[in-house]
Amino acid sequence: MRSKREKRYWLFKSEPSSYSIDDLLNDKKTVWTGVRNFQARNHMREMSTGDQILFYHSSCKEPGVYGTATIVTTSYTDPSQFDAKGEYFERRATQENPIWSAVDIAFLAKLDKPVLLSSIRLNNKLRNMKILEKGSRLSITSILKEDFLEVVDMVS
DNA sequence: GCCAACGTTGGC
DNA sequence: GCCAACGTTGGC
Repeated sequence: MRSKREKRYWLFKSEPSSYSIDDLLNDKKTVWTGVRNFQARNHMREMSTGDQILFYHSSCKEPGVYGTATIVTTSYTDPSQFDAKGEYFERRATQENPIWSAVDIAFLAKLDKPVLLSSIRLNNKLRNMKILEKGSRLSITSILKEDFLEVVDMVS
């Protein structure tokens, strides 16, 4: 069912050593669990099917955008918060009152070459991207459609 | 490995 | 409700 709402655009950070664009390419689809930041969680709750994602690699040798993905579910309760043995366990969460959310994302494309943070920084059109803000740590940020298109266009 | 910046926690 | 202390993030 197509939503009437305008498509939104997001940037997802991931450390490639834990989950990379190649992992997403292999999996085709994955559940984005383990987000433990309220701002990022609230962003997930605003997402809907068809929203577009820039897939960003952080904490690595060459941080930057490596691919694209799309949202394939609306947000739902992140099951990892109930796993007492897991690293994402949340003691305050109950089935009746869960705290954290997850979404499913699907692979769209791997960029022919990454658009590195260093070149994003040099592109004046992208100066408003939150990824450029000093001390920016938010793992999911909202971006403009123009930013999404511009980054993808920088590959060629 | 360093360290600045940030979000969260918990004592008061 | 404040805020210091702490742990984490992430670029360099």
